[in-house]
Amino acid sequence: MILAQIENNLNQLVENFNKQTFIYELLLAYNHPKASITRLQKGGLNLSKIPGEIDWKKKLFFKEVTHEDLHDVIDNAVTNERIIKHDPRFIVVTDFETLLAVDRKTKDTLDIPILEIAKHPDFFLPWAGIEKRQLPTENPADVKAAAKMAKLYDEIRKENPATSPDDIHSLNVFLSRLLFCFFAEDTGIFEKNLFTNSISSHTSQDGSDLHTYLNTLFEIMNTNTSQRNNPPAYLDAFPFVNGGLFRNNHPSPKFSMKSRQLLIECGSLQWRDIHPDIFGSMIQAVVSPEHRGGFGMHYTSVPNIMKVIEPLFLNELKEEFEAAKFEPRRLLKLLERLSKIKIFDPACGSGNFLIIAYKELRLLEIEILQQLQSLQKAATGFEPKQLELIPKAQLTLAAAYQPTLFSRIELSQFYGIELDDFAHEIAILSLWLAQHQMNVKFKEAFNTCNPTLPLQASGNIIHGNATRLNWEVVCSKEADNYIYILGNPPYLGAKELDKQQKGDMDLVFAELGNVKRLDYISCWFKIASDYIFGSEAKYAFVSTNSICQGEQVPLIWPYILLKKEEIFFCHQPFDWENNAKSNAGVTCVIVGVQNIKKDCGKIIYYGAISKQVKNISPYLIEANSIIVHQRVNSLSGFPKMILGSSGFDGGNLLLTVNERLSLINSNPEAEVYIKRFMSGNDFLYDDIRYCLWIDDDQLEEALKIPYIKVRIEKCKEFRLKAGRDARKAADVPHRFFYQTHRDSDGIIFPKTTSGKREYVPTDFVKANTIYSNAVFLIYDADPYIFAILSSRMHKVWMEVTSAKMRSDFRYSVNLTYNTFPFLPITHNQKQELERHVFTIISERENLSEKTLAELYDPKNMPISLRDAHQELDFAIDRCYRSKPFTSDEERLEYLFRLYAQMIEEEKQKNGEIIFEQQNTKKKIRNKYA
DNA sequence: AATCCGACACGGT
DNA sequence: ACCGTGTCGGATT
Repeated sequence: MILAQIENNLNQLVENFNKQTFIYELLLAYNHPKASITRLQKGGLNLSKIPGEIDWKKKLFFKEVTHEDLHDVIDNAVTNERIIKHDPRFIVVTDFETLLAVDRKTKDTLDIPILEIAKHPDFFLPWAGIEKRQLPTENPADVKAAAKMAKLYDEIRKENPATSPDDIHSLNVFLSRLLFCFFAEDTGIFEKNLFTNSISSHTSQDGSDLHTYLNTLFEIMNTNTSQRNNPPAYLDAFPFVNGGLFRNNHPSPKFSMKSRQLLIECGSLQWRDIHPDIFGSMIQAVVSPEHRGGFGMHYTSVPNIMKVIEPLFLNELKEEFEAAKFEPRRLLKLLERLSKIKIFDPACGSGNFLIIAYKELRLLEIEILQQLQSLQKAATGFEPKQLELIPKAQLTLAAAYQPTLFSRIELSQFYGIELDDFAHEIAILSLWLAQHQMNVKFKEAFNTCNPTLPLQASGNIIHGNATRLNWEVVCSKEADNYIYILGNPPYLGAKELDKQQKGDMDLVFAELGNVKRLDYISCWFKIASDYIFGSEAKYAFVSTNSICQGEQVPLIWPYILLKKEEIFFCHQPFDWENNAKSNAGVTCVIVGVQNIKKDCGKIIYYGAISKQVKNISPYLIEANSIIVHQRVNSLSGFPKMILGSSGFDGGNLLLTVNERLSLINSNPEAEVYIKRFMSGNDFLYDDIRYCLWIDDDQLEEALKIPYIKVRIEKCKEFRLKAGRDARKAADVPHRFFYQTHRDSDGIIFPKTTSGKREYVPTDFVKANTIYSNAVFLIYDADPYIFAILSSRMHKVWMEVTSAKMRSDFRYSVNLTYNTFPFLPITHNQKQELERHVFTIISERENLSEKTLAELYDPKNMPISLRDAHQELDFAIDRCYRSKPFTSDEERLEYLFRLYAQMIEEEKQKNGEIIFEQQNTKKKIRNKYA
């Protein structure tokens, strides 16, 4: 899809060819941000001072050549140190007749007349974030077909500006009919090229009569051959298709000469090679131009789909097949079972999950039938072919298990809900295409198969909002069904929902009270849990990991667990990945839920490795399903941890080193209004920044300094335009909005930390320094608190209870610090911990030339420092029990048990009331009770 | 491709 | 009125 778009851009570039802007247009064609190109054009990003050259770091070295030989110039450039100093990906030279280019990474070269650039759209693809080697994983047939369809669609839209939802729906249906015809004439459903040939020979070249022709044709395909009203032979050659595809009257759009030509070109593509699962996602981007850029960003890759369907149902069926391999009765029973399976994707998009599931089931069915045949052959001594010729009475008992050779798996066993009308049409169509492809496979195996035409009912794909529809109406639960719900519903953080989606959540969670901090996807978990309640049905979704971490866990999981449901498999967090241009920056999990089954092994997948466990906690770890609730004070009596100060100032109250210097140079009296400012970054990397820190009673004096006055005014301006809270502080623009600063000793702890460090770098506060809201502070704390925060024990707890961002942790006071279970310790123990803290501090001081980030670099942590931390860990572990812990899993298990015990004791001691107050989610808790 | 955090909206107390 | 949490993120190297 990107290719099509780029090809388009390049064609435009060639049509309006302009030497001055050529190189910028070229960069723009590959979706470089406009702003960057404008800067480049103005010289901002250009590192070369020589006219006619562009040197854009990492991206491009470009040279206009007038008199020299192009090949000499480029050969020279490739090894010229000045030119490759900034590691440009491409070197391009041109005299505006010929264009030469080198891809410095792949060593590919390009040597073409410059006006033919549009024929080589793939050469510069790495600019668009696509490595060429990735292309083969995108099936070329899919890419080409989608690209051509995009062009056709654009042409059609030019002639037929659709406005009403009905028009758009008609166009959606029309496209799906076209796709079917292209596919049909290329895969033996129709005679070879029947559709395209008939259009090219029976419609006029200017396209004027094409729409009426198509209307007639579609009506023919909707009419049983016996009921046709003597149409001309060239129309009668088209079979009766049925299945609903041509049932409703949707007038075809009008065509031009160009669009007719494009349509015929589309027909000549290799439709038989397309993958309905992936193609669907690609074609979906055709009709939503806003999605073309980031095409397919959110479609689920086949490996990820397999990660869902295998543990959800496929592995179990395959195991049964293995176990039943020599028992015909059992095999027949398994076949029967396949026909009772229902697969339901309540966010099906263009149907990827359903198609993959369908194909896998059909393949398994073929295997079972083949096995039955070979059993027969073994029992009777006859080949399956010969068997048909022998009277039944003569057959042995085993041979009587002759399975009838047709597929028992119907598309009507596949259910879906999709919000997008076009995607839903494509899902229906793609299922038919997949069915035909599987019928062909079936025929290869048995030389017979179900007929593809007339089409049978397709999947039950409903166009609608899954959060509002009654799933039991969409996919009814019958006693002998095996129902599997799956999919990859949309992830939308609680703050990114639009009005409609907020309304969806209010409705879905009406009975649970306020759960507005849940991700949108939790709607699917909640409804699915209601759906499978008390039945054999199971569900598994690809989800954002956030619903198994941090504050969302106590919001959604108690509801599911109280329904006596359990997680029976999960995939631990992995990065979202598909072939799209830029993968969504999100970390996913896969969670499978069923009603509690005794003695059923649960499986945790860590990438390719899996582990059988007794229980999977909502945090997706091997542990009891204890849920940690937020609390506003420390369970273990630690001093209060608070967030640093935050400006809401648009950066206007902050100063760089140079800004401070020039301010003090011009106004030495300004120094009293300036303090060091530290965010997490500054504290880890020793970066130095400053901020304006002006008390109310200093304001009048401070405003006399023009620079400060300007900064404060800018801050006010910013706040007036900003959000709800910032606006409130617009009248005090000299102040940080949240001021938590205190002039006293304390401990600082970063809010975001790399998940890769063995220990979280903790430090003591520095005097006269303002800490930003990127760090937490504990003022007036005993040094042993430092010991606890630096410990492995605490890190293990953080890994589970805090939220994650990508692979890093976002520390949380209420979820992690306040819930951390730690037993009271003696004065001596405190002293011992403090000794370890001072060892760590002195080890750091011995290496004071290094930043904290360097000291705690997991690969290069100094041995003396690591030893000091290990000694501390031993001491902390001994505060819990005398027997040493051997692994983090053991630590975690211990912590969970201790947490539950301490919560219980606290409840006993303080009585229900205080517990209620501490339980920040009391409303919800009451609902659960 | 890996790394690591800024800024702020918005719900909750 | 105050405070904490998280971001199908974003910039930088």
